[in-house]
Amino acid sequence: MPTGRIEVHATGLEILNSSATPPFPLDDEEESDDTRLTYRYLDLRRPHLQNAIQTRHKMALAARNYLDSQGFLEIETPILAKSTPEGARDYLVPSRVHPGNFYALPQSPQLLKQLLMVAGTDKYFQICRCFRDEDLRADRQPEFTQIDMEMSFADQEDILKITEGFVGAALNAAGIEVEEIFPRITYKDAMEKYGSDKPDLRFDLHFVDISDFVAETDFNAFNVTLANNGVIKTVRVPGGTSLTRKQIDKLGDIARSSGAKGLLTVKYLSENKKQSPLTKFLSEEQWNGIDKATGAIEGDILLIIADKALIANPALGNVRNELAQMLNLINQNDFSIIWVTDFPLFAFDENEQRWTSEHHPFTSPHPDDIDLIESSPERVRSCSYDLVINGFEAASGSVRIHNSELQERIFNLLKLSETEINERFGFFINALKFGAPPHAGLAIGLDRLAMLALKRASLRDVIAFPKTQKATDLMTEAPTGVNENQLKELELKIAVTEGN
RNA sequence: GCGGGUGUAGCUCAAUUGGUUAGAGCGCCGGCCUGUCACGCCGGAGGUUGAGAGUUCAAGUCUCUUCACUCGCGCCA
Repeated sequence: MPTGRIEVHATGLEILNSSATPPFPLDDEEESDDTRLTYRYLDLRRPHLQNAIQTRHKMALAARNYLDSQGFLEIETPILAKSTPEGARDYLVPSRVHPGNFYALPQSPQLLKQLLMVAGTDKYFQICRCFRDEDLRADRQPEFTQIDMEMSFADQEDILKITEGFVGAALNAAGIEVEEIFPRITYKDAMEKYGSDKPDLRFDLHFVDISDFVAETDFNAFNVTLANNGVIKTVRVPGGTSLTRKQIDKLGDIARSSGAKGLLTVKYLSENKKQSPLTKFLSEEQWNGIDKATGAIEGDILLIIADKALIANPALGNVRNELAQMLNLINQNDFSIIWVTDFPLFAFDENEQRWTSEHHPFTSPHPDDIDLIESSPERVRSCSYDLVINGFEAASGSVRIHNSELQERIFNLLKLSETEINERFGFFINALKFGAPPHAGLAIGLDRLAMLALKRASLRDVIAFPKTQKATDLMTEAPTGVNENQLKELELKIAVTEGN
């Protein structure tokens, strides 16, 4: 007992089992990750992980109970599913009965839950495992758990409301209080003000467009940028003159590695003294405009990027995030939860030279933008929404297309051939023809939600048996080779040499 | 696929400019002590310095290759 105030007088002692010497002490947390993962069952005994696993359970239970109370039905969908090679790489499972054919593990139950809507299920949810064979990050595991939900005859508002309900319930279960209604920001505003579609609003540092104030200067970079329809964006860093040369250089490196040509600085040394490469190019009037628009005062620094908006905003966004680290702007007790809405429907893939879906190809275009699909795809907004927590994308959803003609228009723009469409999604298009109701939904990453609620730095802390960055399991040593007989039954041959 | 960090005893770490037999704490083993509660005392075992190659009279230390863990970029509809 931690207090040491209770003394136990034993009357007998029976040893049920004895333990080998543990490879590491269990009363601290100092070991390297590989040791801990190899003996995960010992690591899991420690309070740090015990708490996380318990909290995760409570969060999932609260969400499940909430959705149940709202009339949602939990329905399981197959794990052995069909490969639809758009999007993330699939994990494949060979079929013994149909040699040479493969199941795919689901990246999400997207199509099946939509088919449940066609099937007359009004309200569906599932706490389900999803699989994506992509490279890992601290916040990305190859298999992860979603709280997946879908509602028929629902619009965006219905989904946001239900989500605020069950996410709120889950967070409350983890001891986190959030507003009943989460603040919203459009994708456009998020990009223009914070340079990210998942801005961390635990700190401010928003951008100001100063293009108008520097339209007429002799500064070549500005003129070239503006002539090419670019923008001059700045972020004011209060007290930023305390940044060291080294720190400012690092911010410049981040801007450049994000595609910007450089990062201009203006130091507000005193009331009438600025230090900047720009001082000799700008008039007093122009400076006054900038001072007023940014609100910069003595001790501040302005960081400026001139480029196309598509480059300037995200680059400055990366600078913004680094600034938060450098200046320690984030209060770890804060919890920022926001909706980001109105994502663009399409993004242009420069490599493949074609339009791709920003969210997924079943996302409904904004009703006002449907006429723009073929003429100006870049201007089409979607009925989609992300839930962003502390700068992480926690959930993502959309209103779906429930009309097979509209769905085919989208596929056409994505340059999917008739044959491809039929092979991959034929069953789905067909289903939409049988009176599919309007429907909408969302999926939230339970692992990430738990990680954020528990303020852990890695998903590994909220998953009982996580994988390493190379997607291996150090405890079981998966993945491993299989024996000849297994391959033979599947009529598979290994083409690569051992060790790869 | 690419860039950064780490890798020395079971665990956490140290080892000056390349220089004697690679050390310490904890743990482990043996003994002593027996009102302990991070017990204490005495003694002991334990290392291919992740692996391989190279430079050198001499490599934990320098160079190259490679592996593992990790953070990020690409990737993640």
